[in-house]
Amino acid sequence: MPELPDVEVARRRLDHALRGATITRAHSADRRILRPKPPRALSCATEGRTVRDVTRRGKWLKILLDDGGRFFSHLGMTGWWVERDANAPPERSERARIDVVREDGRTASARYLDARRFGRLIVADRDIDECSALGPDPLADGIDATALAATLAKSSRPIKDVIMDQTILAGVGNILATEALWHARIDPRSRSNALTRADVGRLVRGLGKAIGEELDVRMAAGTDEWRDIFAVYGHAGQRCPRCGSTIARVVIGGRTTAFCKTCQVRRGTPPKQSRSRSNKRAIRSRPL
DNA sequence: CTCTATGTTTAATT
DNA sequence: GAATTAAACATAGA
Repeated sequence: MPELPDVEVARRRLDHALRGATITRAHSADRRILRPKPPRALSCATEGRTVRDVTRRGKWLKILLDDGGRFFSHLGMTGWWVERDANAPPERSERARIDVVREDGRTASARYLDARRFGRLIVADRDIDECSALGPDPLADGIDATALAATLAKSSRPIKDVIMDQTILAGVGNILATEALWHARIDPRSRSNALTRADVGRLVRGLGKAIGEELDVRMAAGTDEWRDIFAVYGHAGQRCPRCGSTIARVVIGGRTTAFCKTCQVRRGTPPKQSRSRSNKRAIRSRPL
């Protein structure tokens, strides 16, 4: 459940479980998720160290250790952290665990769950490029509307595509982008460089609203259960909660996108449809 | 069986 | 060469 608000919830949970505590055991044998590959990479770099703090940038989590070492966690599509008793049995899809002992002697255990295994756990002795190359984080850094307007003016790609670019805004995923654009009354197919300065202002507020609402719900819920609190995401075919029109569905940048054609205005000229739908290409041959 | 999925990277096509 | 698209990754649920 990984977009900025979800990752922030995971950060708070990990910070609560690990900060100030000493790692007694860390383990992951998943060679797809763990980097570097050796199964002992995680334990060697972390056992015996104390956790300084847990920070977040976009969708990346960083656990900083007292010796300067660190490990990064990206939740991918289905990654999640839970806190359990040290002696609790493994959860379903548990891919890693970090056991700690606090100064008062109490123990705790953070478990990493990830059904699809698109997530990553990266052990390093310095910051990694994946995390350093990120753009400003809307929650941690805030969004400078003027700076964002200047950035958006440089691209003619669909606006939804651009705000999901992690080097432009860190942490905005398919849900946030979809919801924010609905709040801002902007058609997600609009060309980035065709937005007006007022559009950008509404977009910034829309992002803040989408992030804030999602974070509030997650924090208040006190549960990890999935809850549909969205205005349009996943609601294609249903009615727009603002104007009552039917929510449309398109694909932008390979991602399903829901929006209201009536109250979300389209900026810029639609791309000239390339005429070649004819070649259906039915390659079914199995390479033997 | 078919289709879809909160993300990112890489190969293929235009 | 830049821009756009599809595929790939691995798994669960409708």
